[in-house]
Amino acid sequence: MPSKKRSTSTDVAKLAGVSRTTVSFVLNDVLGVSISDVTRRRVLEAARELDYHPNVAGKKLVSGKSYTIGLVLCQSPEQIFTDAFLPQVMLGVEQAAIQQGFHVLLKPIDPNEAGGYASLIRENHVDGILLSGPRQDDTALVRLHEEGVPIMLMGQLPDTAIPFVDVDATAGAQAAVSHLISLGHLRIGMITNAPLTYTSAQQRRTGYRQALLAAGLSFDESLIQEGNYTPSSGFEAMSELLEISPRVTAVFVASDVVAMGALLAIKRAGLRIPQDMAVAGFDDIPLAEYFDPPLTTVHLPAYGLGWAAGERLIRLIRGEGLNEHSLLLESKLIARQSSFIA
Amino acid sequence: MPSKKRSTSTDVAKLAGVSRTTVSFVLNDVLGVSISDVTRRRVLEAARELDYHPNVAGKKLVSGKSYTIGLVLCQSPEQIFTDAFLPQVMLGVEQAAIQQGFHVLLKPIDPNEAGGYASLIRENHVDGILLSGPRQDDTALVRLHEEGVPIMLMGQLPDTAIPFVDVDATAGAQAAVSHLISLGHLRIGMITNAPLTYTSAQQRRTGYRQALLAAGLSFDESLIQEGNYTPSSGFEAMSELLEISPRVTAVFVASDVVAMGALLAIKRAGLRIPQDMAVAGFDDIPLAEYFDPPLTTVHLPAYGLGWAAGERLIRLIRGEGLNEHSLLLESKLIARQSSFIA
DNA sequence: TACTGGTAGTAACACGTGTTACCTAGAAAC
DNA sequence: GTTTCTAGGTAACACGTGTTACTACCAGTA
Repeated sequence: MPSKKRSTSTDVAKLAGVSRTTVSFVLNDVLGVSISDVTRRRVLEAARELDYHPNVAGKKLVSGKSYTIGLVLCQSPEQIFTDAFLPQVMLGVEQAAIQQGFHVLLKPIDPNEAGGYASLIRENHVDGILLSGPRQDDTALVRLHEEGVPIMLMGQLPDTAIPFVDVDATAGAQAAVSHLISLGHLRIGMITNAPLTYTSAQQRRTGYRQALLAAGLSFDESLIQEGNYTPSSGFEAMSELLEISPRVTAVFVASDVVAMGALLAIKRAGLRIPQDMAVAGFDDIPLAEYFDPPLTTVHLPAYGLGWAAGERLIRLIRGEGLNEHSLLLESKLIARQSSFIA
Repeated sequence: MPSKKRSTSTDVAKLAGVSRTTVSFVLNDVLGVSISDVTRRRVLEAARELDYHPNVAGKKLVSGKSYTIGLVLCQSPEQIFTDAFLPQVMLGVEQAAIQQGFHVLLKPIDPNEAGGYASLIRENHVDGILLSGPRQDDTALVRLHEEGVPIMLMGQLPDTAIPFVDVDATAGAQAAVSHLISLGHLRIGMITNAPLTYTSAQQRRTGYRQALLAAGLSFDESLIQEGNYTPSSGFEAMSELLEISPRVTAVFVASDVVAMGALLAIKRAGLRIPQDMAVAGFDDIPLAEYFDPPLTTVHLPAYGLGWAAGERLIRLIRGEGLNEHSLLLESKLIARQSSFIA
């Protein structure tokens, strides 16, 4: 069964008895060109009959546009594996793209070989790049931006002019820690979501610090342990934290997944949550509500983040310009039983 | 700063002082054509100097190949949100594609408007389609396959000849339930991962049934409750199950995420796990090890699934043919404390 | 000398589309 | 009668690439 050759606009023109130009005019609804109603109908009918779909390669070639955005994930495979957050973000990006008639090309890259995505642009595969998890040392990125390539970041990159969309993680972290303080805790530890080379980790740490200082509490570097996306890192970090005396009475874990490991460490130590140790997480993954006990955490608009980033990147590609250079989405504290008993 | 016009093979030819044909020959390492070493070097040097990257649109147009595969996700947004499994699968697909020089176009579609992906093929956007979560009523899919379009399924579709890669979920479920039986349980309930219209749900139910029958136990339809991907559905299903008397002493939940909700319902009912109620899950999401108690579950090779599916689709696209029509990957039971105390 | 054969390279076509500049016939204006 | 306009449509070019058919040259035969 030889698959039928795909039909081209020439076929349509032939069947409709007009020129290919006319076919193009009709099918693209070109303005400022007059086509009689009867011709227009003949063309549409012919296109329908032949099941004509314009070949994108041809369109791309002549227009120089690919109507595709590259979604570049800089996270390590380890992080991608455990990121319950990612599907939502991607879906947001995707739906923003679809709405504008764009496609999404997925490109996870090894964070170490940064810049591996440049060929996407140079080969004209995509019209713009949406970068998730930008790295500080990614010089290729800045160069690309200076060349005028449309780029949108999900997450911030200090000291650059590249526009971004991000969640206001600092405010979110501050809210979580303030919540713990308001419950009477004076000695509060922290476990980061990732090594501090990641800006997302730094932001959350800053929020933690601001909350402490705002309440007149001291900021003690030694109460911070480092996590790296995984529950097991949370388990170990929490175990370390429990060694410190006087013991903290509450802990802010800057990732729900990491917090899952921390919870286990606390229980293993024979402590009750929240009576002996209050816990607040970050991300509000779908499972957080079902942790034992249900996890107090900061809800991030994951879908909205993806959607906003996608929509703004496409506006950039269209050359429409942004009314605000960058965007910070609000996060929201969700208080559950891991921090206090109702 | 006007971004420099991208250079073309004509530019390279001009700079190297040769014809464009020669440039093409050199850069593509065409066999059976002789180019002197000095010319070859001149071309490569010129390409490097101009930072030349061949425009894919041109390549696509002339070759008819796009070197891109479409990763179509038929899951509902609800499912995608809670699917901790998806990132691993995607990463597997992606890395298989990269290794073969292919790209991945992401296309989540509303399961209700099936066939929305056909335009990807018709417009020559992709060379083949990798479909995750095929629906039974998707007639467009079969038609596409009959037209000779390379298609690979992740998950099975009975009564079709479309090749697939899947996890042997039936065997996995059977192993989990047999495990519970071996621990002395005689009355074992089940909560499905999804409505039974999904083949993945049916497979797991079949495994449950086979394990019971193999052990000489009766298969009681009324001990099966339906879940739908979410923890909350698991909570409700488990609550229903606890109403039935005599009460089951063990439950097989065909999804770890759903099991999370079930665990909560069991605890709320004042029952101990595993002493009063043994639980086995399915999927082995990264968090399963950190459930309270750690969840006995069936490990699925998520990354391997994506990798195998991607690799085989590309082989199909290349016209290389498959030595086996379809592939079933092995799953593996991981026994943890939710089913028994060491 | 004339023929073969290999090496090094090129002109020209094809892929499918968008778009610009042009053409024609008829009607309207002068 | 001549010019001007408009509606309706087309020929021809451009986009950047891969590839086939061909040429030009030179060395080695017979």
